[in-house]
Amino acid sequence: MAIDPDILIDWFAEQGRDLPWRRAECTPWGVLVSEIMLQQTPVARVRPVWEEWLERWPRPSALAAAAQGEVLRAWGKLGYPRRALRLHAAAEVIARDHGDVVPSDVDTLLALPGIGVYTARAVAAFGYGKRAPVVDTNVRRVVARAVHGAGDAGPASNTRDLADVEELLPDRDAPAASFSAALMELGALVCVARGPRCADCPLHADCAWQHAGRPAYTGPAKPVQRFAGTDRQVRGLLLDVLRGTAEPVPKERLDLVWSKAGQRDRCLDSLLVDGLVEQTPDGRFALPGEY
DNA sequence: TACGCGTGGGG
DNA sequence: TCCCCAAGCGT
Repeated sequence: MAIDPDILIDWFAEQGRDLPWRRAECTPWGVLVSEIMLQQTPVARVRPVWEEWLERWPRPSALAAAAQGEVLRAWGKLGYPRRALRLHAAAEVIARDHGDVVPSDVDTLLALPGIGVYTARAVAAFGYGKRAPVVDTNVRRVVARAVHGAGDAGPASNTRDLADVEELLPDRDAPAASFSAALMELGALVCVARGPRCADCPLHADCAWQHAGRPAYTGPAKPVQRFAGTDRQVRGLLLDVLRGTAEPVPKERLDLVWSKAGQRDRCLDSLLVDGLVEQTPDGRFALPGEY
């Protein structure tokens, strides 16, 4: 079953959220920053940080000139701080090799650190108004239901998912970009993972899932992401100490955050390997690029 | 393809 | 409480 672009785009015009990175005056750089921050992180937590970043670093070259440690502090508790480091690295490349202008071409974007299949297409579509299939978790869920009549999307498959959306996408650039934004917004506001609000859905009449009687999802269960007790938690605790101190700290200070010495040391090592932490010549630890 | 990677809010 | 989930990426 297909999706009527006009119905979806009209719904988006009326019901879509007024987010700062969607305003007409937002630059492609602002769009790129938003897309990186929004990877696995909810809009409500991103918005205030995005505002600070765009004020402080309105162009890629401005971010590129900042120290990594400052960037990580400004990232705060958005999570997955490697994203901040990669965005900083991408800004350096954009400033140096692309005249401080975010590329509009999908393949050029894909070559930048931290920019993958989703983000490259999102920047092309939302930053430059181009026609490019944009597939995120929301889009996959909406397509699974409205088009395929399934309760939810199965495991991601780049080739398949992109082909699915390619078929739905309007031909011209501007409507295609609006359609992509609308599809994502529908998944974020109405066709949500738990408790979809079908009564409010503009696609209700033509939804394959509705017509099939809203069958439950039958595919493989999604892997559970545990957190308590994992290295991810310990790394987060270690980084939180370093974000909160102006001066490098001795290892004894870091030892306080987690009782298991083996796991603690493994995590500190991995943070050093990832470039999220640096050791000073006197053996203390700090965020990178400041000492 | 499967896994590791932060953090916090809502049901 | 606990569990699920949130605009993915790199390996």
